[in-house]
Amino acid sequence: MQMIAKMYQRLNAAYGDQHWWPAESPFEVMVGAVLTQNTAWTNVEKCIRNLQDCLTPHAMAQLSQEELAQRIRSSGYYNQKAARLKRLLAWFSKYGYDLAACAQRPTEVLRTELLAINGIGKETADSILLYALGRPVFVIDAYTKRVMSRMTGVTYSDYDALAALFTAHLPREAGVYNQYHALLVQHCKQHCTTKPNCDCCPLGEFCTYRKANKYSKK
DNA sequence: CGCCAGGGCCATA
DNA sequence: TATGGCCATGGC
Repeated sequence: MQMIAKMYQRLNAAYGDQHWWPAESPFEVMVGAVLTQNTAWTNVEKCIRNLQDCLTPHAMAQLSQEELAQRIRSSGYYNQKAARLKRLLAWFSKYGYDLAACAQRPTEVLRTELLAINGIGKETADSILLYALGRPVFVIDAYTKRVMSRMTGVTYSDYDALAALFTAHLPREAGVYNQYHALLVQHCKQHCTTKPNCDCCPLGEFCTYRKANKYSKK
């Protein structure tokens, strides 16, 4: 599976630096990670604008759950997500809303704590670990599964197994994981979703996708 | 009008 | 372990 490293080179050459996550602070990353669950990022952007005056944990904690829900309405599932954000805040409060205090804990401990929060699953937890805390954790999302399924014809249902496939063939660096995941999203938007079966794919012969290759959501 | 987007939880078998 | 229902808005 040197394919993993070669794909990275190809995508990097084709798309360049992606400088993810699109947010102005680690806390904004955490909020965005919840808001973007099964939701188009364009819908999340409106919510972030509505939250401009409460994009710090202290300020957001002042909002009632109902007020919060109304402000994040355009991200969909707003009642669920407001409750999830409140739970995430409750967890963060144990560290005094202090990222530096949080950063003293080992990655595995933080991941376990995040996954224990109702409404924070693997992708959301890992997005926070990688993009807010800079930990070397590879994020798997729908795009990642879609690209890989189209590359190999295999359906990936095991999150951790697919993540391990990437980490086993890459230097254990947050910067690489960050860029790679962003590249997969960018590539999927430009090719796998809008131009399936095109003949201009930057992945070239590595992409064996054919229309006969059905791939599933999971 | 229908489909789906940078998920996750819960009930059921 | 693996499906199915549910949550909900906005863009196309």
